[in-house]
Amino acid sequence: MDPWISSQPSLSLDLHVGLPSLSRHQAPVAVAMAKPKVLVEENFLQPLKKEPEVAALETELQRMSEENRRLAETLTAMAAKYEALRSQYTEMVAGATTGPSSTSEGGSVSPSRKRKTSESLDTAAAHPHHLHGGQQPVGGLAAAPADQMECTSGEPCKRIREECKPKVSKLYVHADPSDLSLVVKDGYQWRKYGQKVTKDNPCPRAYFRCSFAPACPVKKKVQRSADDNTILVATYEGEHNHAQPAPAPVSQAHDGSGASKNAAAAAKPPSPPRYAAAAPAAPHHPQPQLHRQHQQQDAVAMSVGEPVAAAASELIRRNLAEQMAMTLTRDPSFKAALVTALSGRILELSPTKD
DNA sequence: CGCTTTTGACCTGCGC
DNA sequence: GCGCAGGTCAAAAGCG
Repeated sequence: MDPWISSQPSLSLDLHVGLPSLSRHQAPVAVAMAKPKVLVEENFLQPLKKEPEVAALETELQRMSEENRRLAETLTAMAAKYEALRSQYTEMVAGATTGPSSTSEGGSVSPSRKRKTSESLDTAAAHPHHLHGGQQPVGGLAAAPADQMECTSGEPCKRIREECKPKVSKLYVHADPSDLSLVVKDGYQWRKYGQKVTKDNPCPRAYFRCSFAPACPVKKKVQRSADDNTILVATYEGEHNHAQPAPAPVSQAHDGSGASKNAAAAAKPPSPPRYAAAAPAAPHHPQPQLHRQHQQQDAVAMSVGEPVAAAASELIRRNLAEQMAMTLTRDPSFKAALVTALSGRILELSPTKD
């Protein structure tokens, strides 16, 4: 086995689809990603031309390259469609926010909720979901401003409420089954405000609110998977209206939630949680490992222009990468995962217009 | 003392 | 209208 392969911490694929919004930092990587097949076709097979398998390999390689090109075209088309949809959505949101806005002063809060009637406006702002399940449009977040419109009539309000629910994403985290705490370390500070045993799952569900910013509308529900109790399912609702808190020292590397015995127990495993899956619809959710891998891969891409002595092993690496890509692209489950990862990546790369 | 978790009660939405 | 289930509140207790 090539020692280079065994020395790699992961095989993270920092994919780029050639969006026009690539930053200067990312541009060299995109170029490097666009070039490999040419490099392999022109250089790698030169010394092997006399081998009998070369012809077969070459045709296979051409087929791969063709498939690669088609996939790239598909991705480009997807990115274009995504941009079009995104601009449409932005226009819709802008149109909704410029319209007449009804706030909590409108008296739309149910009068039957006696606790609510004694609450101040500050509290209402801190719990915007009580206002017809909407999301507070704070800090440039315009995820669901439309649900605050037309709430005087019952039916349209209900429909809008359903369509404009706060952005929901799920995170699956592998957890020690012996660890009974429902703590998912994601870099933010959470305050637990409730726990409930639900009907479909014997494991209790914990409810968290972001405690870093008082008015942050994000909520989190954490529950063990009914099928596999080693998996914690964290459901995030809304988006943070503040930056991620600075990483805590190692001795306090827990959920950021206070100094309770549960939090202390949650801090026990020093290794970061294994993110089994993450919905791409939550760009504000931290992925520190991912970012580190991107930086590493960028560094690798920058060091491509090495002396000739490294060129041979470089070509072997590229060939291996091509073979891996070919094998992986034949796997339908990988393709599905790739689509998910790419859609998330596209979200990260696309320019933010809000 | 301030902050957090715990936990029973309360509220709301939904299906029948 | 009623009952159920999910979500939230808030007082009490624990912890550093």
